[in-house]
Amino acid sequence: MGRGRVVLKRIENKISRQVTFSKRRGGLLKKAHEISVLCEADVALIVFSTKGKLFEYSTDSSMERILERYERHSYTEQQLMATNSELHGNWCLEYPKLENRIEVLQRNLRQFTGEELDPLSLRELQCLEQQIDTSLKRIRSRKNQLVHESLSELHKKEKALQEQNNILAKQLLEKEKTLTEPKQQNLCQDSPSFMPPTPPSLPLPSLTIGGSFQVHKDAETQRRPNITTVMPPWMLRHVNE
Amino acid sequence: MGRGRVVLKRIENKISRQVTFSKRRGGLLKKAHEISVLCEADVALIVFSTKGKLFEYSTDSSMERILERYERHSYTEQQLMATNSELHGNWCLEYPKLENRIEVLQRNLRQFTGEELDPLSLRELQCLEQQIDTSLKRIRSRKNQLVHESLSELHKKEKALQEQNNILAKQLLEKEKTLTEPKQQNLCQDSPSFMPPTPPSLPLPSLTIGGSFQVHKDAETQRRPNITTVMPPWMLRHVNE
DNA sequence: AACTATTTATAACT
DNA sequence: TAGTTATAAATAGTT
Repeated sequence: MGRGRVVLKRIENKISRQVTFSKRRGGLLKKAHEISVLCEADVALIVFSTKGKLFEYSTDSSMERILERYERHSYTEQQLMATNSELHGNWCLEYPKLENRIEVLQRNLRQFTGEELDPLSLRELQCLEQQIDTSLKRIRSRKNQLVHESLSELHKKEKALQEQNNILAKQLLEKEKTLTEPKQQNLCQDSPSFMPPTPPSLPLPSLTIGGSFQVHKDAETQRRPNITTVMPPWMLRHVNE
Repeated sequence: MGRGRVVLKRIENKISRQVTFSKRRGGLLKKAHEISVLCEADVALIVFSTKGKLFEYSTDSSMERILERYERHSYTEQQLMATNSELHGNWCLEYPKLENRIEVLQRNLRQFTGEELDPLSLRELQCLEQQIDTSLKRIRSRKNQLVHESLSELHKKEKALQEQNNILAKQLLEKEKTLTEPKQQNLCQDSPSFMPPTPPSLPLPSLTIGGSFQVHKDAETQRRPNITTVMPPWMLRHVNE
């Protein structure tokens, strides 16, 4: 927007570069402010001139707040930075950065636990709320998944035990039959030949229904007929979403 | 640059606000890049949409570097460096501790955002859920508080304005009466004696209802046709060291 | 997402 | 550095 087309390349002439910088800088700051107001955006703009002079704009003049918000958003990337710096070797230079980082993380964490809400604006609170709501959904969904897994696990075990029961019942029946008509060697009822299907204990699945999860151990002692009752009550909450 | 003049005020229509945001965001990022290339400037631009989505630009894609440079400029990091180096000669011993601490904090944070749930047991999930539920309650409570505060603020303003209205109405009435029966000094209708209740502007509360939020104070009083003149003077100032 | 009438930004010039 | 002007660029309203 000017008398000539702009080529996106460093302006070689030092004077015009400086003039252009001054003009465009104003335009840029203005536009940053405009989008911030018009669209309710949170904007942070930092400009260093070639000579190292600093110019800045930030919504509500709260640069620190926005930069923190930025850090919060990209903390995963900074994790990489952290490991990189380890390779770099110059620990001592990095130390203050780490301290600062811890500070930021702790603040974030405190906000996530709702402990330091006062400095936040309504808009930020809303954002945080949404974020946490999402977390809650994820957690419940994961819980749900675990519960369903354990349920199907339990069903499987139940089935196995049922089969085992059937077999045992059948054996018992046979045994009784043998007892009522004691023609043959009734001295050796316990002989191995009767038992092959059920070697007394080892190959059976654990009798602890649901024991593979942290379901309370007293589940074992449960006598209730319904398998559902084996679930501690808290597991059943929020199973829907 | 468009079919209508732009008023520097939040765009109320949600759709147009979103569209405008999208368009202007592109323009802003482009201009940031241009000044960076044309004038060899170091630029960092961070934009959060209303919904909390992040957009960013930084010269050479080195946001961290520029933010650090910024901190150096403004936050007197050098001071911290100096005092720290004196107090703790044994930085290097402490370094791994800090790293570990960061690791823990990050894991916590990730769990709070529901990102790393798989290694957690059902009971741990349960615990986390409860914690987050509490956070959510706190946040909503705080939000409520803020909203209530701003509401009562608005009510106060409304009341003040109403009173003002009443006074003005009364004055108007009196004036009309005076005009309809012009027996006496009708030459001096504008004499000071008519005005005392409403010293023209100062003692009135700002006419900006809702001003307690980030509504820009200059937006309302601005009568100029051109948005260029809306630029608050502080934007044009550069920050010296 | 494209179009276009306008406004706005700014390159060149003073 | 500040103002002016011609022109390029951005974009508001519209389709």
